Amino acid sequence: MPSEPLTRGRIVAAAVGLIEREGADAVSMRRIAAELGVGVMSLYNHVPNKDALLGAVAETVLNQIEFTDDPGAHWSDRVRAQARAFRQIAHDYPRCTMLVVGRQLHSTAGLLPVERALATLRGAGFEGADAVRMLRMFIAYVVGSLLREVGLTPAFAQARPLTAQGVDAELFPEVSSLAGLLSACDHEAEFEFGLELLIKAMEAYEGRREGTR
Amino acid sequence: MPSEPLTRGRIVAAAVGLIEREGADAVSMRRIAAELGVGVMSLYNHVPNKDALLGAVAETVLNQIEFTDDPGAHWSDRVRAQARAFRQIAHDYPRCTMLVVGRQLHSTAGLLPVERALATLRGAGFEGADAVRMLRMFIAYVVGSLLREVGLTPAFAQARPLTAQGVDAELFPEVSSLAGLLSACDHEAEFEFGLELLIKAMEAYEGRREGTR
DNA sequence: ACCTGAACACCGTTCAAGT
DNA sequence: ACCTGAACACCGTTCAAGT
Repeated sequence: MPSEPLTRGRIVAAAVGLIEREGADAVSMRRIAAELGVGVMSLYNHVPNKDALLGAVAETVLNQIEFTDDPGAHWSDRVRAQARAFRQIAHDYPRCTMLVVGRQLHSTAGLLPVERALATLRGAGFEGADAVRMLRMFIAYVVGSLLREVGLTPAFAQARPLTAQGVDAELFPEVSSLAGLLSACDHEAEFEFGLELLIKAMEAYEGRREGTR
Repeated sequence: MPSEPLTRGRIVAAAVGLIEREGADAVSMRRIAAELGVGVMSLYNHVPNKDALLGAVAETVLNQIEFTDDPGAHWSDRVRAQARAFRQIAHDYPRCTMLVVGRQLHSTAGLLPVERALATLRGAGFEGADAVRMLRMFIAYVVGSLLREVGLTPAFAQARPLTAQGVDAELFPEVSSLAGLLSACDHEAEFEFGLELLIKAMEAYEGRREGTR
């Protein structure tokens, strides 16, 4: 039985599935091949190497975002919608998130979100260098938020040794007095808090040209 | 010649050096051992496994930050100083940055920066949940900024195919009209821009209790 | 054009043996 | 306590051979 033909798409899908099931470290060409019931080397007919495969995984995940942009909405709502759409990655593909965020995408997959974001920023009165700066600031915030949510991000505010009695109250009075708040994290609420703060900061930005339509 | 004795510190230092010279992918227990002139298995007398070694690398890099906090300074200057100190990682250990940012640190290495940040935020009038939220927002921004600077971060604003003629002006009018600005990036200026915006946003935050001293 | 097994140069880690 | 080589179960990728 020939089953389905081996394609790049099937290979990438198998990789995404494997990553979500067992984590990025579990991915190997051999395991993916085994999962698809083919020899390892068959993969190389559709993908040049492992690195390119991981790139394709990142691109595929990024393409899965539903960017339903309403150009007629207020710019702040468009910003919200786009930021939330991006955050959806952390929900739908938590273990692929690091891949998406941690590698240069050389395709048009990353260009469409940028295009929409820039259009939105223009609608908010940001032109040229200001638009690019605002975009970059937003991306930094969103990327950093996703990393925290996905649990790869640092030190700070991890659950385990922060149960008040775990930290030395003499050395770290602030941390230990806020231990409860630091060890719990409502990712959506935190994300929304920063998002609103950034939007307010954009509204207050002096360089902005008002009322562009 | 017995040379120096093998220690955890020497192993970690060799790992940091190797990462900065050849990238994180080049790190292997065998290569580090070879670099130190010992057998592979000797490493395991000082480090339980590779993952723990990478954790130690992250911790070491994080400890290298010079946090010279002046509790007498205005809170906004303390915030600036701490954010810039963190960004210094990207300068001094660019290829270790992903490691620092992308893994949970279970030690006190990450606790000291948090302690200082919370003390600063208290000085700015943020207590309890507000302080934690502000801290998390700042960390997200800083982490995201470092990733961009270190070149691991996504899609957006990479140099290569963004030279105006590279992108389809019909499909991506905004991107192609801003191609020049998007392909250049003064990391320090971008970082400072967002930093000032966030500080202004903090000043404007309504939940803040004024004049705490 | 697509698939494949054998082979090569690597991995991390266990174990038993040394000092 | 510290070091070590041999061994095991893995890697990614090249190559020559098949269809």
